[in-house]
Amino acid sequence: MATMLDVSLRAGVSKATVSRVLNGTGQVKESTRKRVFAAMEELGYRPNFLAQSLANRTSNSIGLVVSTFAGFYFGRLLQQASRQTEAYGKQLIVTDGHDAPDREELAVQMLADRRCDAIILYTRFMSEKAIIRLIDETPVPLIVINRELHQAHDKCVFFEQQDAAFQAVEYLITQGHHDIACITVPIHTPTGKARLIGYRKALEKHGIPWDPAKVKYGDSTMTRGYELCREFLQEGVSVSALFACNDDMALGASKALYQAGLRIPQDISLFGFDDAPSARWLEPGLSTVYLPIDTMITTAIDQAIRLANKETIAAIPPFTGTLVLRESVAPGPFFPGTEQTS
Amino acid sequence: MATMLDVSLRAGVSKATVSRVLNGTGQVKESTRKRVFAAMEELGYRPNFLAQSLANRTSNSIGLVVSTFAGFYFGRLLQQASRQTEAYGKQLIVTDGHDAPDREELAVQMLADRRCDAIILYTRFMSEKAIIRLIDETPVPLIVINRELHQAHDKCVFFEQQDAAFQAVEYLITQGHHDIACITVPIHTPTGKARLIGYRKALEKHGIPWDPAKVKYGDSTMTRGYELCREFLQEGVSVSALFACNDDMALGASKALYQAGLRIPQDISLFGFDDAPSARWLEPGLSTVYLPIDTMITTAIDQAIRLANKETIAAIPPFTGTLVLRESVAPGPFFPGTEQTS
DNA sequence: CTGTTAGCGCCTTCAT
DNA sequence: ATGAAGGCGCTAACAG
Repeated sequence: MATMLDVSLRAGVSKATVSRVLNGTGQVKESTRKRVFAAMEELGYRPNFLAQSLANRTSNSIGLVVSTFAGFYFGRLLQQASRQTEAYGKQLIVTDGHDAPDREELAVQMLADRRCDAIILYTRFMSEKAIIRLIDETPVPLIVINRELHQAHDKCVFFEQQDAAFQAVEYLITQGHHDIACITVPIHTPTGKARLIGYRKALEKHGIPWDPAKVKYGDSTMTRGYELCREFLQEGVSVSALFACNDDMALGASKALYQAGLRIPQDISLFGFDDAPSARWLEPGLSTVYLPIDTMITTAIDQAIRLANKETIAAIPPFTGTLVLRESVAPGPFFPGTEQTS
Repeated sequence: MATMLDVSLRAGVSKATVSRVLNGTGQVKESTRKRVFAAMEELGYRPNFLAQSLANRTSNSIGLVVSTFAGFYFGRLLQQASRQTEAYGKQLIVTDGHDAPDREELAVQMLADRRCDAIILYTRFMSEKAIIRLIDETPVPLIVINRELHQAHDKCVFFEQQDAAFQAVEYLITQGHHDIACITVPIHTPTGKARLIGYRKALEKHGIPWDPAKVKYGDSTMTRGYELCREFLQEGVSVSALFACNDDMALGASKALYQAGLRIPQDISLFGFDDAPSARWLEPGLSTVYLPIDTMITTAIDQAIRLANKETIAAIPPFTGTLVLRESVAPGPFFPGTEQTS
């Protein structure tokens, strides 16, 4: 590994000059600049990134920690994040938090240790308190995605989970469904809670009583969606629609439904969440809610870059979901026109 | 940011001593060790990772470059990679190559610049020549995954793509299918070529003539799977089974089939590749080939660590796929017992 | 056991 | 326009 000293010797100049041509700082005579470049070329010189960063106190890179790498959702997120940081000419460094709050915190620290210019944190498990503490203690600017931070509104970019779930369920209701089952995503996460509350509020608004027997607590996996749906079936819970709080569980549930001889949507309607890539290719196409993850991460990166540049940032208004209606929902028993005595 | 000097001053010792207690190297009296720890605590000291790495010429981390972040496949890969590096107490740094050969190369360089102890490269696009050159020129050890390297057999861990495809198609044939369509993954990649060759060889072995009209060149996406399947349908290509070279395209194709009024597997059999998480939850369950990506990446990391430790490594035998048989294949027209005049 | 002294490779005033 | 010198924060002999 040729060093800057080697280059300077070979070009017959000082290290300072080499540094100048390397960074385009200061004035350097064209002829010597050429000599330096030639020397670099000949030696196959590559600047030592670590040394540069140490001297500069910045590494021209932004860090991203996701709670896990699994799932299409994070793939989408990462891909877009990569594109956007690239657009800023910065490197993206990704780590995951092993789906555990303490590991998420460690991941942030590690990125901070590497002197990322800014860090974006996608956490599913850390408490707001812990997050705020982390923001305060971490020496590099932090942006939190997928989480509303009441004590740091400008540092977060998040999604109206509750409202989106509300919309989905209300849609089901207006389609004539009153008996709607719900399978949640992990209920100990803010996302899990918010979606369930959305479900509940929609029922409330339309005067449909809350029935605990109609909700089951899932973990986001297809397998669990399948299992919980079977439980509903075995328990004979009477519903005309099922709201699965993510598409993966909806898929699992659909298998259980099929095995029970129930057709979607003729016998039971199904609604998902996330708009997984597969949703539109399933048969029938799965109605779901689209979550603008691409724009969200893009925005998060924009904010992070601003912070890194010590510019001021303004709070970002929450992002909202949009219903994607396909064929997995049919009019229910209370649909106007088909109304029966209830 | 408190530095080591701050700590040493506060503890009334020299930097060297602080360094010793920090790294557990050399002998330090218990009492002073305690003073140092106390000082660190009080100052909230965190060692500067960049400085450490610069002095050590190693960063205790291993780099991973994937061609893209998109898709369940890479999620699986990344998750397992993260776990395994963690088991070694090393940090994992991930970057993507934006699905372009030159970007993949840049990604490797960037990781090398950061002095990763070793790098694992998952490339879909680089030529073998370019890879070999990269291995030679990169100052940090490189392991290539998903690619057979004839000129560096010990530096690669790969999968028998061709044989797996062969098995899948042969299975179809033994089930009585002779007219089998094929939709490839990107044909300019080694993977794309290998799977197609596997298809072709299986036909050959069973004396079934190769029919160019029965193969279409896809891009791995569900959308394209759908489109190409429609083309088959419109062209009236007569087949009793379809071999999609990945599950995503199989899903897209299944939609086209459904829309054409064709039932799987009664009217046409479908075979995928990759064993996507959704494969078993589709209706009918998709027969496909399982690719041991978890073990592969784990092995790759083991190898990388060995290289990082300057241990010797032996070539890893190729990994093989295993057929996962579900319900998307039914006996075809030439199935023994149901055989007709052909 | 602990301090002193050099680096690691690069950047950045400050002179010239 | 260029060089000399010091510093970024840490590690590693080498002396005591």
